[in-house]
Amino acid sequence: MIASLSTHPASHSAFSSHATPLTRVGSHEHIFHEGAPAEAMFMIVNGVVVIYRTGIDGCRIIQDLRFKGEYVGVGYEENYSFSAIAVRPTVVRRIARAAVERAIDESPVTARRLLEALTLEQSRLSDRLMVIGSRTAIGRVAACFLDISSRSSGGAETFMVPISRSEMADYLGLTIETVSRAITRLRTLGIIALPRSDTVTIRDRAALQALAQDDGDGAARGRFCA
Amino acid sequence: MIASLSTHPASHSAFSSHATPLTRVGSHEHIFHEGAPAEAMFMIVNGVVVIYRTGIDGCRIIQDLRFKGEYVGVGYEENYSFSAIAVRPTVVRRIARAAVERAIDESPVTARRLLEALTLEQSRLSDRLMVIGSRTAIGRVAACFLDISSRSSGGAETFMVPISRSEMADYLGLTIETVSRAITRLRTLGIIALPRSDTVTIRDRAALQALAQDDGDGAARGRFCA
DNA sequence: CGTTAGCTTGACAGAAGTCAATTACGGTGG
DNA sequence: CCACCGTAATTGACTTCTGTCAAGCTAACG
Repeated sequence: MIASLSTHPASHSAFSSHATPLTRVGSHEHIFHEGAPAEAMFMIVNGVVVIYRTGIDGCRIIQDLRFKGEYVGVGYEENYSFSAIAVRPTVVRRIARAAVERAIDESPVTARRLLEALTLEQSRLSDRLMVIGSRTAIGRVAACFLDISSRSSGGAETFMVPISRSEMADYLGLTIETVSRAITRLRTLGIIALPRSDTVTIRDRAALQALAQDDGDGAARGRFCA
Repeated sequence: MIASLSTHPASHSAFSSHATPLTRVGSHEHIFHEGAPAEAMFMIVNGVVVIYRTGIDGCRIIQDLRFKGEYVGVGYEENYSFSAIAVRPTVVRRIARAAVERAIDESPVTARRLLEALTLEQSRLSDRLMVIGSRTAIGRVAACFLDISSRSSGGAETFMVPISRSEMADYLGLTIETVSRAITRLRTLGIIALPRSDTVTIRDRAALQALAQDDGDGAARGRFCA
């Protein structure tokens, strides 16, 4: 299962290791650009990558964050439909498109793994659609912190936020100011603490989850809900 | 290419026709439910299908609409991660999971088609993320009408809207009232006309596109944009 | 002809964007 | 080591948008 691929970096066994060179990517250096020929997919050995698209008007929306052990660019298309950029010093394993094609021809196992990986990505996108479509600012920020905590540090209570406020805004469909205010509110409510502006400590995980899922009071916008 | 699959219903050649029975689905009858074993995928021969998820709190978000010639349930997972419901009398061709598995084993062509189909779906989801994350109500409604026009009637200026206001609301992350007001505004601006409440005529496609893409003025929320 | 469900409209309140000013922080150079 | 600068983050005042509640309208159907 490729689901395990995303959590167990070691299991990229389908590709011979010497054919998948490691590449070092500096902070805020692109791995690939939207529209460029999709010549490879990548596995993150270390670091954090942001996947984003740019609208006609220059809008930017961050589709997803990717952490150690996760894949980037798994799609099956001529050209990348999004850009990928490292947001801190990152090492990726490059898996050439040609190698993927070969592996698909050789064995249906690879194809199934890729299908599973894509399905997983789709389900993550769909989660984000729910968060952005139905939660208020504070709920979106709560969901974001929970996500980062579980994906980047295995659910640790204190973790580093690898993206700036501006990137959080693009990720959550909010403005910088609204993100900042939501964070302040979480802090004054005692739900989180901020040892540094890029480090969060969860003090009340239940409350954070309630906000992210709208069990509680003010985290959802009434639309959608029964 | 499965991209062509979605526009040319005939090219489901990978599956023998007698193994893919036609099924009639009544309006507001489910094709499958979220969480149920994913035993088949479906191709829409005729009609319209809505794909949606239900949140813990009973929230509903409509992930996508699917029209004639498009696929439903292409994912690769044990259980469906969303529900599919016909929103008008619909005929689907059922392709059993077992048949898909067999086809994958027999030929990498099927796997590639599925990968392309999933990638296409992902790209559509990503479009919706941009619309919901960065457009105001009127922009979302504009984008929705353009989408329905092109997908359900090949870009015709007059077309039927197959979903209720309430479903539009769930689709766009808005309330019924806001959807209604946005439609009224589009009408009073002379951009669309409504011969009936479920039928739209585009009178100024350029303006509609401007609103949907935010070339213009008020369609985008400032967030995201440079 | 009345009933009902869906749609529209209005008045209001709350949430989030905008503009602007201030503060905190990190890096540079003296 | 410290002062200075520029960027990022926060905070405040205000406006706009959208959700909420409530009432009225329309149209299909019995």
